[in-house]
Amino acid sequence: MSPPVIPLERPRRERADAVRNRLHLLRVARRLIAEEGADRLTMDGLAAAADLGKGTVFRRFGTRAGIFRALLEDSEQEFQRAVLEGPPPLGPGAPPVERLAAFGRARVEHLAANIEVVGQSRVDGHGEGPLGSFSVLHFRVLLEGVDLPGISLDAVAVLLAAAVETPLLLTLDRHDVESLPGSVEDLAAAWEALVRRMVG
Amino acid sequence: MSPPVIPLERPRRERADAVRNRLHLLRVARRLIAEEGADRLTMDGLAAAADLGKGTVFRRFGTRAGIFRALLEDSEQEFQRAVLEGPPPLGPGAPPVERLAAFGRARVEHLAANIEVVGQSRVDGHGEGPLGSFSVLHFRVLLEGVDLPGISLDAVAVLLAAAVETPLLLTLDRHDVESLPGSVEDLAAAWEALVRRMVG
DNA sequence: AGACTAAGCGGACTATACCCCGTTTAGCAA
DNA sequence: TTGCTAAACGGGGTATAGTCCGCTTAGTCT
Repeated sequence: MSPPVIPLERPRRERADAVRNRLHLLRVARRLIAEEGADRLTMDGLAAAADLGKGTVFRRFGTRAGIFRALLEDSEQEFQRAVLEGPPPLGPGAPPVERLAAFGRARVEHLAANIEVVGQSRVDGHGEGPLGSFSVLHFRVLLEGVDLPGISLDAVAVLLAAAVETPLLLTLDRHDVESLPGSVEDLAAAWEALVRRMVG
Repeated sequence: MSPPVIPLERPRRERADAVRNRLHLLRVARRLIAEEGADRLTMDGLAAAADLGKGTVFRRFGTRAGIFRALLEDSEQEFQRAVLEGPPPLGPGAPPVERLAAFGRARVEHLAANIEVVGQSRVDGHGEGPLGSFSVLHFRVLLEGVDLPGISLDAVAVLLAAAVETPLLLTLDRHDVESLPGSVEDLAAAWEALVRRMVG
């Protein structure tokens, strides 16, 4: 039998040493952040602390913000799973309005829990890359089930995503980290109220 | 008569050469941005093109983003004047809901008109410094005249400001500058509809 | 006008993100 | 085991934001 014409494109899984280094770097990064604060993390410093070359660090994460995105990945996936297949009202099953309301609170709390890393993860590009686009997508889908005649659902989805993803960072500039808890609760409540008025 | 106890603190106006240089730098910056794009503007490049030392550039603007903020200042003041003392519904005189609606459209259009510079003006700190805090303040004031029982007006103001200030930058990551006009109109319409449903 | 001083200025210096490319090595096949 | 190749690695190199500090000068006071 002849070999397959298309060689099956085996993605040739991540090399063992690469995996090891990636995990090691993330572990060291977490430690450095805990010790010094996220804004103090430098690429040179991370490489040195991990006993690896700077080139390796960049190969792994591409950019400084990439490190923070990688650090968020775990909790982000957990969050997305809760939204996509967790129990209602955050997960599927509840009516759209309820899911919108629940999503806002959950998202704000989730962002607040990682606020330092979240901030650094969006420093290079102005926007936020992958982060937040999940919110847009999710809103877009939920809005299908809501009656908003004559309005672009895409536009509404972006608007809502911006309202959920950025206020925490805006308030951080103004106040400090200590005052976050109050802000989180207020924001969550405001979001919920507005969504209900808006859609209800 | 004895001299005043407090020497009247004359702010000792900006020196003539400083004024000259500031205007010159802004003029050169505008030219460079037009020629090369805002993201290509470097401090060294600006200093060289203006035939001034780098130190001078930094003394004038403090940070790279400061240059872009200075470039926005004119149009920003004009915008704020239109809101604070222009004709209704953007200016005072109209009912709060109308002013909210008008503000959103005006703000989005204003941001779109300067989108490249706006983007660069918020690159250093994560938030946006002074930009946008005007929106928060304005919303805060307008909301006094709206019935939203049991919700923190501060939180709502921040939420709305985020919804107005950031979507354009989010969509910029996703699409390109060409598609802005459509986004602007959609966003403005979405904003208006949502505000009316929210408050009405 | 002449002197005094605060403000402005310039450019060398530092810190740090990100690039390049020659060298090493993991993973596979004969 | 041995050889082969693509991937990973290292660390010196570059670009650019931002700092420092000694020199110069505008504006003011007498």
